[in-house]
Amino acid sequence: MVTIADVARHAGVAASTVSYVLSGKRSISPDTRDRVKESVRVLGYRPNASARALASQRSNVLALVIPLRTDMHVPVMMQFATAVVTTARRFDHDVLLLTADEGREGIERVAQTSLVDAMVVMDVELHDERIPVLRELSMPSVLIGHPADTAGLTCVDLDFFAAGERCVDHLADLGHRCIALLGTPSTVYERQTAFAQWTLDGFSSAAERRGIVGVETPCEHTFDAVLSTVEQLLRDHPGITGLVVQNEPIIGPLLDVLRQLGRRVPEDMSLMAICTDDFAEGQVPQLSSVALPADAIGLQAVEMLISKLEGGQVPAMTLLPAQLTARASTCPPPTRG
Amino acid sequence: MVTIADVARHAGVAASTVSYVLSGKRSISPDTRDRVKESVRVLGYRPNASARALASQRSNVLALVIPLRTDMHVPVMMQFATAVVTTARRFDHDVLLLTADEGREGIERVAQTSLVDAMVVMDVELHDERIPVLRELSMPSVLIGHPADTAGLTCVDLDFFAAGERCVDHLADLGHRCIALLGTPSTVYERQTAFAQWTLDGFSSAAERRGIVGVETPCEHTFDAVLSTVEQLLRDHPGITGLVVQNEPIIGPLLDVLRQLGRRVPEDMSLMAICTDDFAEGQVPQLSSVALPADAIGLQAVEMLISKLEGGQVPAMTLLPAQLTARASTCPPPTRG
DNA sequence: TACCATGGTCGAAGCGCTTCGATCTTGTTC
DNA sequence: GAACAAGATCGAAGCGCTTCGACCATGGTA
Repeated sequence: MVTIADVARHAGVAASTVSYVLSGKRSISPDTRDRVKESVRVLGYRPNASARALASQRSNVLALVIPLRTDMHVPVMMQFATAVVTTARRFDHDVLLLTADEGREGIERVAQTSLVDAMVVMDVELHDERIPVLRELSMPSVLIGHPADTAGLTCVDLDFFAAGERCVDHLADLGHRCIALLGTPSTVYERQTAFAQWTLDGFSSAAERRGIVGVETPCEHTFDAVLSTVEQLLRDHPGITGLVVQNEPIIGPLLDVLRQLGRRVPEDMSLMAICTDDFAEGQVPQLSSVALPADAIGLQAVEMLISKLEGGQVPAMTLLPAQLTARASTCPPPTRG
Repeated sequence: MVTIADVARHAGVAASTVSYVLSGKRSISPDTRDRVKESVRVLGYRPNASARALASQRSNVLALVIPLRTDMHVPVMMQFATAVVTTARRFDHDVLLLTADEGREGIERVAQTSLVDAMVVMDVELHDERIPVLRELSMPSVLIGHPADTAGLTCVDLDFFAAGERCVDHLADLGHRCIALLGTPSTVYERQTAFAQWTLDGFSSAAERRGIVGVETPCEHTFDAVLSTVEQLLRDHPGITGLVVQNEPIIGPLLDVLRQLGRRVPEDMSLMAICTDDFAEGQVPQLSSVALPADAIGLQAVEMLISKLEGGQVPAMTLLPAQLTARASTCPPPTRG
């Protein structure tokens, strides 16, 4: 292993000079700078991460606390994770993976041992047990999602409330008078997962504002569950002509169910989704949707974290706007026969 | 921040004694041990990770190199990742997330800066450019998957060759004489992704051994692609009565396609999958499958890595057996009318 | 009784880097 | 031409831990 002392010797300068060349924190004559850089290249020098972290009090590692629950949609999680890692690398940081089931203890551990400099926390609940920990930690953190009380926190999220509203508005604009929100599994609501709640609230609020009937029901991910949920829904509210879905995993089964029930999309039943554009465009028919910009959210979260690390001020709450794209899964409701 | 010196002072001992109490590397009198532990508890001491790593030459961090390609099945990747993280924690290690698109450079970086002690590499290709790097690195690594030449490496994988064979055998045992392997997207083959190749080889080999017709075709993930692939297949080989699928994402579309073509599963068409048991059981009908034991593979990989770190000898190649479970998607072929 | 293991503890020397203050050149300014 | 500012470089002091060798009591042995 080649150390900074080796480089210094090779270039005929002091170790501190090498350090300053590498960090740029003091001015160095072009002459010396070139000589040092050449030595670094020739020797293949790489600064030791631990030594650097110990001396500078910065590990250049971010923690990513990621949920590994089966009721969350994995590909979307993965998109968040990818965006976080990619952006972190742009700022010369690495990412330590922390599973949510380590909970408070995991967060405290990596923070108190100075393993990481800051953390991104995903899958936040309205009243999340980890939030008091984050508040006390005196280590910068950014939440993806937003809890009920955001005081003292930094949150980045899609504006799910507006997303819920947009879906209703689009259907109402098309002339639908009775629509339903096919929600997440009930366990997700019971945990008071933030995004699910906000969507629900936006949906209800917009339905009331538009004076139309908006029915809400949780829904599990399996084909059978979707089938029975939809059947129940149509039995209770035969006039439903539009559905809103806020999580990707049930969309596949839902399309199958509607086909099986003989309801064409969109002629007999309009369908709005809140999902990634990729996903919406991959379905048959292509889905009218409010985009879930996972990349943008992950990127934003890391940029804010870096900014906080550098002492910058960032807004407590950043809501990305809900953007609706009308595709092939929505149209005016069938005229009553 | 409370340091080991603070603890030492509080307990009235030398810092080295505290260290030995914590590591157990030298015997300490019960009396002192208790006093030190009490001080640790009272002061809430946590050893600084960087300092520890610098002094001991061990960061207690593993790198996980994970593919983030869109043609790989994400939930399965995630299961591997979860298993790796969970197992790593059992051995008191953390996991650094490295995306495969950082490639050789990423691996070299984390290795040469001593950011990590060892690494798990996923999504290995038959002739992977990262393998020479791993060989030279003098840092322990374990591959999930296996390349063509495993010399000097440690690999853990499902025995995909046997998995391909088992699928054929099961269908042949039921009386099928003409079957097809609906493969991965062609990009996966072009990359020579190992698992896809091995499955293919096992499939062909068993078909020949059993004296039945075994057709192979790549297949993209979209509904349209599956539809046209299956139509083409049935046009070229009308006698096909059994399908084998080796990647989860096309199973949903495939079931839809078969329904749309009026082929019942399993009465008109038997279907074998290589996928996780969870997934197989969640489909309608439940799928006969060879299990893809993601948890077991991830666990095995980390255990071997830890063993290597401790100087242990581990087998170069660990193939987990292919276990077939017959469920509702296979039955004898329809009798020719 | 003198001697030597043995267990228990300490002090000091690093691990490889960053950073602070000091020193030594230069070039400017009056 | 003396005084001074600014630029370039160095040396040393840490960062918080592990680990090595040394030391000091013991108690058992001859």
